[in-house]
Amino acid sequence: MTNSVRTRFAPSPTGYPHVGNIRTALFAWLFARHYEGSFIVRIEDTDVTRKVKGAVEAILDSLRWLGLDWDEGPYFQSERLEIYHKAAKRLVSQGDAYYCYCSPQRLKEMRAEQVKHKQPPGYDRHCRDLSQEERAQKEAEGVIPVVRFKTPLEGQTGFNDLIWGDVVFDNSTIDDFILLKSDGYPTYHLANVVDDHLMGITHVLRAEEWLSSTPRHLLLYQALGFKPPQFAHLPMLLGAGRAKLSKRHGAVSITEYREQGYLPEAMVNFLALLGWSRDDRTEVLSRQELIDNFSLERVSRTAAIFNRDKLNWMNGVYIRSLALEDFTQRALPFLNKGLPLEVERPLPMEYVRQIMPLIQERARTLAEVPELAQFLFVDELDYAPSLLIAKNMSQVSTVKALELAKQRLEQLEVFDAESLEAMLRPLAVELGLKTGQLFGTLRVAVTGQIAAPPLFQTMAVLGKERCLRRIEVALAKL
RNA sequence: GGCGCAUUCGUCUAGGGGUUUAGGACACCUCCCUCUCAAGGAGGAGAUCACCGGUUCGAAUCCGGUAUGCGCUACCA
Repeated sequence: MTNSVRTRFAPSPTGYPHVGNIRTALFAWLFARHYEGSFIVRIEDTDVTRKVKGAVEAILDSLRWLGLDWDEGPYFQSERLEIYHKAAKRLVSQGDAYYCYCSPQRLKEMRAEQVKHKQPPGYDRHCRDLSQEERAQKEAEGVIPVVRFKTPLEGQTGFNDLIWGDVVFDNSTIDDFILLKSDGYPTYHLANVVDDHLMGITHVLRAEEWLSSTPRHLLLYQALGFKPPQFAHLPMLLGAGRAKLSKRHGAVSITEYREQGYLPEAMVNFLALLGWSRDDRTEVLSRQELIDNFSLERVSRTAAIFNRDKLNWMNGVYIRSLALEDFTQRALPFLNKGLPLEVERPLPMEYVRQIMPLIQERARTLAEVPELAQFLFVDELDYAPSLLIAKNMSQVSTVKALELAKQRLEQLEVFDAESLEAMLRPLAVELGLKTGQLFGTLRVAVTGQIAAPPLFQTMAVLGKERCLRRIEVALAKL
């Protein structure tokens, strides 16, 4: 089917996958899936100097983690050099490109001069009209040339961006950009255009920063005789203060979010809402709902700031919506990693399953699970004795309450939440205490914390023995 | 410097000439629920829609200018 939509994600492996890039991938993927088209991954590894080891795997891993499955690829541009060479050569022989022998040194000086005279920096087209002889001489000198595009000096190049509408540029503002570098690698412009054509890409969804380069690409498509795809430039992603998203705004690499315990579902949902909206009220959308509803018409044109708070909230929503067993399985690696070393491994799964319902409602990220659950695993609780004494209580009344509670607890046969509640509520009355006072004291004794999951359930999962022992320890502290 | 683009509550956004006293969400505050926390429920505060001018009976919505921000202006992508 020749009309079917084909989009691509074409990252450059110069670092770990940035959330901004991944958001771009997400949109391209959603667009392809919405139209039941194909999503292609292409690695644009044409900058040898900036290539980072392991980046490709990290990028692919991230896509897999988020469930952004691809239908073709990954293709590697570094393996397609001949194709670009052929294209460049063809452009030269057609008269649409030329060899440039200018040294980096000369270019640098030229630019400095231009800036000094407040002129727009750009190549001065020194080699554009070199004669046969001049070229032969440079070749003889052993100068390895680059190939530059012979940009039309006049006229305009415009296009209709699916998101930004009509955009027009004067060709005179575009210089003779490089197509093929002297190391034999193509620049983005050449490789991208050639590959998008060869791979049958129908819609190019890419970051906004490419908007100004699009006329060059269009000019290239024209010179090459290729039909250009449709373009859709996505708004950028920024950090707090509208600054470029960077480390100081928290994680920028998607892999870090994974390590910090964010769910891929939440991440996808959250990222989708950065620059796109379904309507004026829907915040939580499943993967399928995202696919069903996605459209470029609803993509915004303004840069979005990555809002951690909202991500945290959304992640909590997704965590709470998980089936218990699912949550347990996902939390387990975090528990194993985050619980103190003294806690014996492997963790007792029967016990883990019992405590998970208490934790699931309270965790916003999986990384919070160990700290929320720690008191349920460790043998010794570390807390200030003063915490045991509740509001309007004294040491004496606290000791009395704890002792009586201990006594009654020892007699309790069935140690479940209902029985505990049935026993402890009247006990508060008996002691002349408010439930908050008694329960608060017990909570600290049993959990070492003033904030914890509901007391009766907590005590039930801890079990009679452990509770009694902890109360004894508390009494000893007083 | 040149070219391009953008500008609605702190943030993400809805809005596409009158139905808007500009709606929702996060965060924040209050109250309710309640053994604490979390979750949930009900409220509150928060945007003269960057500014100026124009078009129009009527503009956040259309047009122009200004300001600010961002992007591109590399043998980086």
